[in-house]
Amino acid sequence: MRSKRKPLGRVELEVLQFVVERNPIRVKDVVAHMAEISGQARTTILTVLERLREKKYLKRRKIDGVNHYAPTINKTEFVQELVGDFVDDVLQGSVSPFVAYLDKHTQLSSEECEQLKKLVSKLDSKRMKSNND
Amino acid sequence: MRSKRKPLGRVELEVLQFVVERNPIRVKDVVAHMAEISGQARTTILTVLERLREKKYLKRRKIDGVNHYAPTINKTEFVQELVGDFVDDVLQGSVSPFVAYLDKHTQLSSEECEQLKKLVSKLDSKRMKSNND
DNA sequence: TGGAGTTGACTACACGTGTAGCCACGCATA
DNA sequence: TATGCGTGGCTACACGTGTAGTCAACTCCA
Repeated sequence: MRSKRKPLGRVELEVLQFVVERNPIRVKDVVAHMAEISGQARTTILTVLERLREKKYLKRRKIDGVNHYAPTINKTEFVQELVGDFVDDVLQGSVSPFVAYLDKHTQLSSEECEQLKKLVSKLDSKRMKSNND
Repeated sequence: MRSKRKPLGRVELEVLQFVVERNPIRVKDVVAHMAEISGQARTTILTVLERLREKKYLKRRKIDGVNHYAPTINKTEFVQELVGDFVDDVLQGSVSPFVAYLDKHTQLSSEECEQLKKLVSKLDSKRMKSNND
């Protein structure tokens, strides 16, 4: 079973996503980015990064005297964790609301369409198999 | 554009989901349910319900001297709002993590499979059309 | 070597949410 | 009418997260 980490706040999530994106990254660059998009002070970001480290989402390493932060899990795992938590906590395990959402709202990219089609055919073949039980 | 409501806390979400499920419902029944599953005091639930009302997720009507709460939007809309917010805020509009999740984790119910297949074929026909542009 | 800039630890405070107590009001009934 | 119970409003406090200031250590160059 996936062991749940502590939940993330709004800004924490944003910072974490940026770090995951640019893994590993210097504090300086995180600060610059967050200052630009939401105007937070340097010290704010420092605090958030440290909190993320306490929560085991990030680790830290000093390179040439400067701290670099890196996620403890890779981007894919991270996003999957987010989605998993959402499905469990909010949708209570049911994914059909999501499929309905896809149906209504999205303009799916062609990659996403392909991804979906593959999934469906995969499911189909799996279904075939289990029909033989 | 969907106008965003204030975000919901953990317990708020749980209470709201229960109310949406049993729309409309007496305070008493919400209290009984929440006491059973997580042991909160009656006054706690009263407070949460009122906060949900302030946030415009719930409305209230007095019937025979007792307050009944009801969601301001129906269940489907509500769930769609939750999914939409998640996709926007957390996945930044990209749904492919979700598809990947479906791929990895799921035991999809047969209805969910059907739903997906329909979606894919719908997308296919749409694609056909746009290829003619 | 001494100031200016960079970096990071520590500290503090505001606000939202989770939690619940206390009290008042109305109704039923003794 | 007095009392007790169900109901709901008001208030308060704890804790997490968002926010940032202050100060110390370190570096670099004049």
